[in-house]
Amino acid sequence: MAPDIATPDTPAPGATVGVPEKPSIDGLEEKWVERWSAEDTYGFDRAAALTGPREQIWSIDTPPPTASGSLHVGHVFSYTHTDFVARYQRMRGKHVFYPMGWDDNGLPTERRVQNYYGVRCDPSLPYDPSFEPPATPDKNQLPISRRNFVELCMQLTEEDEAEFEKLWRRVGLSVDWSNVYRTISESSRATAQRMFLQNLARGEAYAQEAPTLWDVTFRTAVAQAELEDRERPGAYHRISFSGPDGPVFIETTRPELLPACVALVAHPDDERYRPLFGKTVRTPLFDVEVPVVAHRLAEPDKGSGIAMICTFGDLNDVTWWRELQLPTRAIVGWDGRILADPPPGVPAQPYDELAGKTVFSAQQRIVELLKESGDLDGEPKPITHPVKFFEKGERPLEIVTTRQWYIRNGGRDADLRDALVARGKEIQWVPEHMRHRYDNWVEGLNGDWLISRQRFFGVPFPVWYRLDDAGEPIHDEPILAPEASLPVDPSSDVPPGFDESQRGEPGGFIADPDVMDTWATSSLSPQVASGWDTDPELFAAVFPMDQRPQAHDIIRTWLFSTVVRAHFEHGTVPWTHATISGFVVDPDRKKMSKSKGNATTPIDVLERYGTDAVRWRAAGARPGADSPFDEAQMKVGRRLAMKILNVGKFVLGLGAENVDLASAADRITEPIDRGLLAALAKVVDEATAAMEAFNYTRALEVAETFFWSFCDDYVELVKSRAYRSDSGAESAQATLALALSVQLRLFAPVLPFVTEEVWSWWQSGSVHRALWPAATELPTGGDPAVVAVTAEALAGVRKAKSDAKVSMRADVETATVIAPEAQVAALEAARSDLTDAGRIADLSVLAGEGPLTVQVVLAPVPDA
RNA sequence: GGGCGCGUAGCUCAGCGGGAGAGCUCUCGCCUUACAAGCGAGCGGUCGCAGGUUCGAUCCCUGCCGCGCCCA
Repeated sequence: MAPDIATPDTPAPGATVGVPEKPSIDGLEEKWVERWSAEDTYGFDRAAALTGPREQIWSIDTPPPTASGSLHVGHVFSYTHTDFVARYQRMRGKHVFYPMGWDDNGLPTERRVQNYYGVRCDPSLPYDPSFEPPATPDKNQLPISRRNFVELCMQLTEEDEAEFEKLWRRVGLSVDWSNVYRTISESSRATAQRMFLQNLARGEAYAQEAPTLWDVTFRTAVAQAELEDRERPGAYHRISFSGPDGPVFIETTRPELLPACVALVAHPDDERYRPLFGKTVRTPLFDVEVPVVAHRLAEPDKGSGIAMICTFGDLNDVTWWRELQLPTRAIVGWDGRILADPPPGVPAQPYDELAGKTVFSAQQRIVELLKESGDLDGEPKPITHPVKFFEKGERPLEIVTTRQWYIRNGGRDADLRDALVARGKEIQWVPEHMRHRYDNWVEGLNGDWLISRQRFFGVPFPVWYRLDDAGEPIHDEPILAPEASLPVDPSSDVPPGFDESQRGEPGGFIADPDVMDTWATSSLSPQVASGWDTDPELFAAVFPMDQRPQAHDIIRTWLFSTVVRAHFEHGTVPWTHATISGFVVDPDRKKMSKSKGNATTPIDVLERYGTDAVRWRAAGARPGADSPFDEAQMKVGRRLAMKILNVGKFVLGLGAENVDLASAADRITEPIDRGLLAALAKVVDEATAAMEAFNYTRALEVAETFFWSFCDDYVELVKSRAYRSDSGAESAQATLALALSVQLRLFAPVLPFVTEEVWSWWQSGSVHRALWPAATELPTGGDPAVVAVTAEALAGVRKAKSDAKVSMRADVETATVIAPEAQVAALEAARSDLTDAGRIADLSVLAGEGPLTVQVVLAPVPDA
């Protein structure tokens, strides 16, 4: 019978491969990774899933890692967290749709290709079909065409992906490796372009010439989501403008923008400047006349309370420019240098002293000029202030006016914003409080989502522009790629009705030069993974997906953008649950990252402690909580894994191996045995409830607590009975078999390797395809107190031996247990197990006041 | 400055209205025929501080202090 996820293998005794003499953790990963692959243990049964009810599917929108990046222990933890859920859901009998993707768009890959091959992209070069990268990269990067560059990106990422896949398999992720996507594949690019065209057709995407935050190093536009504020040193320069009734002093950190000044602004309630509103002043050095205006965003207690508005020094300038309808006087170019020509109305002198300079040197020169002219009042006052940076950049952002594509995200539209906030409420957040990150972000947006990037390796906009007779692009009438032709690369493909010779010629056409932001493509991971564009049947079955696992730092980017896209295209949320994992932090509580140099390489740790041990440690990090990396903890996980192997071997050797699990319950007669299973039933219920709430930490904890007392107390108590061959032995053996079966399954999601190993010794099929345990598998009516109280009495005997510093094997002449009346019967019920385990010759059990106590008289030690 | 989370044993963390807990570390023992990569026993905390609610507060409320993350 082919394994069917809906009816997992039932335990079948006799299918044993035998219990090894000396079980070992070493080599388990290799063995089981290979076996799971060969047997397709984690395959998604598409046919069965499509015919079954939606509730029988669990679909996961796995984060696609950047394969050209590097993985550290933090990644291993968070992907493992997802795997816990996937394995649990699979054992619940669901068809688990668990693909893996690789997100190789954008900057990280471009940089890696540049360094790895020693090349750089020059889009003006023609494609060279015979190009081979240099054998050893030269310091001087070899310029190559965009298409050659992209080919190298594809080639290198493929190698990187293979490495990543190997690691993920080693980590034990139960991914369906036949279902892998790349965000740069033909079909992903087609999906992204088709979706973009849909957004465009519905008016959800648009192009606009607008002030844009711009990174001069990378020469690309930057979206709000990619910004970060950094505290930077600066200085207030107090500069005098000439007003109608004498000088007006402003304080600015960017005096070099003086030629870009279009107005002065103060708060409408500011008495000091009220008389100036509506009048004009003249700029120093350039003598340009600018109005004095009032606006609520001007801060009276900042500097002198009146500020100059420039094109554009910061985002406030943009707001003032827009709301007060001021002219533009742009002076900073895309390269971060002062433009060659002054803006209209600004005199060439002394502007040409600044032309071509970086903003830094321009500032130095302006300050000199202001000093010479006497318009600088005093020395600049050093301050530190927040400056906007691209999160990956090293130079402050400039604001330049460029033509860019945008997708609406509610930043300029209250109705859309409300709709997206409402979508957030449809998502179940784990942990719950992470939803605030989403709400805060959406409610704080102040513009639409800028998706154009001036990069090479990414999904191009499927758009061309006609050129007029003067060779200028006609932006108002973009030529869209026909749907059937997707994906297209407009820089090498030709729009319908044109031929290649017309590219760049007057009356011909030109390609949109940009590619999509990485989030604009990765925001479609649910659609790509679920086959929106390629497999509508599958898509209908698995979308909206059940789970989006991700880290909390990209709620504003990846999570939000995915919600936006699904909202527009499908009118739904993309998934019903967002499981947010925390970070692994170093001992100083700093987030682990390669750039900080505090990252731990996963493979070393996996080899040192074994995968199960590392997974065990990952399970100790609760959903959403940051967790310090601590190798000492790994040892504990390794010990647990070892213990499972050993106790498995022992229990099976006691006779549990030959127990028929289906009828085992009937043979369990001893009260302590029934009590054990009653306690286990409670553990199963608790662990199940915890897993349902995505609390794998709690589920593991209850299973583990039970397991250690099972090993240390219960097994010790019953082992001598189990060695016999009577009905008492049968009862113990049946109990051991049931308890082992249930516990292996409880541990299976966290410790897939050792549980599978032990399972294979006596069961057929994979434990990972077995059903998650249910309390109903276990006999009812047992009293857990029998085990607990008997174990307590045994502990008392052990303490006496420990205090006397004798071996646990030492004989006890008499032991007197005084216990509350209610516990006496429980102790009597387990009397022979207790006397055997404690090696007690004469046991008295008496009812008494207070908690249980044990008085022990050790047997005299015979002389050796 | 705003939002969110967190301050409990040396470390990592549970508990969240009536007994202060686990694992690791540490100490002392034990070669016990599953496991010495083991087992047993033990030491260790005025639950951040100050108020309040309550018969009763680690737990609820308020305010501080400290740490972290996100956003301005």
